[in-house]
Amino acid sequence: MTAPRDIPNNLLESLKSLGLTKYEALVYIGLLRVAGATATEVHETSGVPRASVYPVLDRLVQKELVCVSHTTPKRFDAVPPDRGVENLMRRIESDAENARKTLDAIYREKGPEVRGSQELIWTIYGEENIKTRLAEMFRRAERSVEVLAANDLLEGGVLALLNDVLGSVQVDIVTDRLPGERPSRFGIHILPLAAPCEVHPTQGKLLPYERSGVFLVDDARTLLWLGSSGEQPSALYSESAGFVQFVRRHIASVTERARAAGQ
Amino acid sequence: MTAPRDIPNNLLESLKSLGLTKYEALVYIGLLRVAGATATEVHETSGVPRASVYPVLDRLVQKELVCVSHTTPKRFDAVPPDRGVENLMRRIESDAENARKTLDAIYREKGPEVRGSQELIWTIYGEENIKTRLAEMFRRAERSVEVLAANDLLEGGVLALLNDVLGSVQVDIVTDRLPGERPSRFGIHILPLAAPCEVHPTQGKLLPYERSGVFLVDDARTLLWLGSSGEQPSALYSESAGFVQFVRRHIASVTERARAAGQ
DNA sequence: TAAATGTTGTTGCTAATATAACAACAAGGT
DNA sequence: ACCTTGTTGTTATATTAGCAACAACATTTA
Repeated sequence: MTAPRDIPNNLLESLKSLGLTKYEALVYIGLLRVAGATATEVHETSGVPRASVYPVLDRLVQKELVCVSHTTPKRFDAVPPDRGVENLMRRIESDAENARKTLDAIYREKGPEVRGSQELIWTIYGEENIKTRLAEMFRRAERSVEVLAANDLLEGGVLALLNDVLGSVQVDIVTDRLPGERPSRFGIHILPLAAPCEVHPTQGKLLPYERSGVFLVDDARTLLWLGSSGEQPSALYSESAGFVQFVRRHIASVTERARAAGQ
Repeated sequence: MTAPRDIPNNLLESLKSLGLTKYEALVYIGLLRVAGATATEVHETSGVPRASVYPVLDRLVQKELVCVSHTTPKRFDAVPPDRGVENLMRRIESDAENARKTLDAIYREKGPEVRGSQELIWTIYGEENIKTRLAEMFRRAERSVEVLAANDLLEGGVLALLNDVLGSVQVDIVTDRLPGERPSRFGIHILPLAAPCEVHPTQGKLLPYERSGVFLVDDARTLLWLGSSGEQPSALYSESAGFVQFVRRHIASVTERARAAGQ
């Protein structure tokens, strides 16, 4: 092909992920500029080989991105971008719905209790995925929930998830500060979480507890929220006895030191 | 590959249009069934060659569809389908937003008056696209709007579009019946539109005006809504003098005959 | 202990498919 | 006779699919 000229590369990528090929994208973009072009004109403004332009235009008409005139030679015009993108998304969303349904049927075939479990440590990527797992942990809590988390994490939606915890479950939250109302049924402990780096006192820096948190349910299941500022957060989840033991010690030690330093 | 077994074919297609390859889809589906599988187990349940399973799993982790355990050997688990599909859609929607923005900038570069025009007859596919065009016609009407349409079309959203017509514009609607309130500013004419097929009286059948309509704005721009029941509707749009002339005669003749038959 | 076996994770190569690009030509209009 | 449109093939190129071989490590067996 000649030169795709001044077309931002990510635009082509975006259109590809909406189901267009490179040619389809180029032709559509070209048609946005000229309006009512013949196939040859489309070929000229898009840089797509003339012979390839015909099948591409057919597909674009099929996808409801361009309309055709009833003349000879045929003339083509692009559907306005917002409408065009919407037309593409409609198909994709129907596919998504179909996939969701079918996958869910497969997912439910196996009993819901077979999942997760075992003596493993899982890593979960993505904030939404972590919250999903947390929500499930809270929902299935039977005796106790312990939370050790920076305020920003709680405010960022985690606190809301705790509403699903059964009333009969003992909930303890350790955090650095907590504006807004405090749900009375929770045991709240405000403590300075940022701890001086004692073991390796590089520059006397503080190790802040930002975007991080530790969650322990029924002394049996635990989740470590590992957030590095700016980046995509990840988390460790485990039901392993050893790992749970480690987390219990961590919560105890942080709480104790924080309490000592705070008083 | 061995046998993709009992996987509905459209599921693979749907997942592909969400940005997965065949292998990625198969592995994800396989993981929904087993939970906490090793790479080899994934290979067995998905039918994907063992050597290919590793890069595929990497990509799925990247796409937030599976999570990994910190053991040797590594174990993998699928995120629940609704969450997984949502994760995929998030990326696509951000691409759609990006594309929409960038395309719109390109679209607006050329003056809005260069569009359409000329002595052409355009065919528009898809109900939404037709409505968009209709809306624009109504919005830009300066003197008159004439509508000849079956009731089902008006009720299906077309009537709502007429609210955008300027108050100074004369609006005449001819239709077979019109339940609900009638906007007083419009001239409404209720006439039996279904006409006997006189020219070719095959079996004395009626030619109903279903899902069809004729729209004429300022005696200069016209749109023919061609709806065949069940199928995707299409439309002809034109500013050609000859075509407009034809449509004016059509409206006049249908109205007159209907009026005669009705009285 | 040492060899045999087996599994995991990697690398590199080949085959199949979809997309991109080109050449050639029939039909029709000027 | 010339040019343009629209169509049909055929050839590249890129992506995806599939395979074979191997090093690292663990497990078994002699």
